[in-house]
Amino acid sequence: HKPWNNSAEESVNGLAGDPLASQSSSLKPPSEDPSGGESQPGTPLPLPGHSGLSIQEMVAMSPELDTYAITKKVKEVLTDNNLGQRLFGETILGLTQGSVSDLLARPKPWHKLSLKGREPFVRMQLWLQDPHSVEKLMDMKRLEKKGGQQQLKKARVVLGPEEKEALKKAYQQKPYPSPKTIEELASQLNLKTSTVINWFHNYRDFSANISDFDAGLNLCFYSRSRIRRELFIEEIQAAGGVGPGSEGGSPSLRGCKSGEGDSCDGTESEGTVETRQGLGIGLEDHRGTCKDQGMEVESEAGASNNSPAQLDCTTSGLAGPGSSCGQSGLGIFSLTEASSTSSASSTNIPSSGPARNPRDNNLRKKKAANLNNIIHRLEKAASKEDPSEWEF
DNA sequence: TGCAAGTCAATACC
DNA sequence: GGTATTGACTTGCA
Repeated sequence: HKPWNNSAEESVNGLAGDPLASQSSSLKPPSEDPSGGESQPGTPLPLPGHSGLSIQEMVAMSPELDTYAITKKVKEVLTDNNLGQRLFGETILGLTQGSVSDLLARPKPWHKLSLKGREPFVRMQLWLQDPHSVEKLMDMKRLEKKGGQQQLKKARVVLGPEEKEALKKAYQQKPYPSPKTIEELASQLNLKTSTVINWFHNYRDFSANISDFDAGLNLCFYSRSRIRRELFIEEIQAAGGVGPGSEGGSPSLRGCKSGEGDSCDGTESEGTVETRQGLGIGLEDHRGTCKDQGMEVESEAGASNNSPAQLDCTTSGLAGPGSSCGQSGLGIFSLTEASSTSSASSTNIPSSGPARNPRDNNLRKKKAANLNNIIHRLEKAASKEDPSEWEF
């Protein structure tokens, strides 16, 4: 029942040669929603007023979109109109609340998205272009009835800090553990092997060979794509662009601030490494520890705000009106309002989000120290092959 | 078959 | 009650 499965039946019109360019006529009224008025993830409303092209075709033909500008605008509209992510996700995108939250908070750059991954952004863009988008969602909200019975819930495994640390340590040593290693880990941590496997899948972003990278990076962790996305956003923020910082703090900081040591991704993809270099965040100067990508990068990134032009816009996907780099797609998906605020920097945070007050700074320092401590122990442990010798 | 990307959905958090 | 996080799962591809 994936949204993408039936979305091919949705049609669009007047897009030949200029995909997504036409202003949509309107979404169908809620009463015409095939789902019967109660949208579910997987049954997004039909695309507004286009016929002849499936959503996949539209996505394939779409020029590059400024995913960050789109999500920023969507967040604004939802907030301004008191519309929730769940309603928006289920009605417009065919996604669940959590997915919407993730997309809105950590949009990946267009060029890093697969066709499937681009689809929600195309839907968002079309929704933004619909002059009646808000009122229709409001109607949906009014019509929405409380759902039926709660399904039997499956217990969720919640890994403890020690387990996470041990897994990260194991990952650092062996991103692709053998079944035997997985079993050993599962046994030692008292977890199911499937949990360990899933954790590695989730944490792993790519099978990087650390020797392929700057030697200075090889003490840092690999990460899954969602962590890498956070770094991308932080880079935007650091570059002085319209970053998530403008709405209350970097998600990646959230990851590292949590003291869990997430987001410690030293083996970034080529693009991000370029970006970091472009930002003047000296990799060699911060080699070997995750602190440079957690707490401390923030201040350094902030210090780099003065040179946003150095940012590789093609890599970051930040290019747009007002940026120093051109972007092909924005002529069609113009969101100049959002992009024009690119002067926002990490120091320009609205009061709605976690402010960078002295108290926060102290907290950060405290957590940075804690993180360094963890790193120290991990580095120490890294020299020991036998997991039983790991010290946590 | 293994991996990466994308998403779901339980639950923590505010 | 809405949003963020994250373990689990699905899908598509090489």
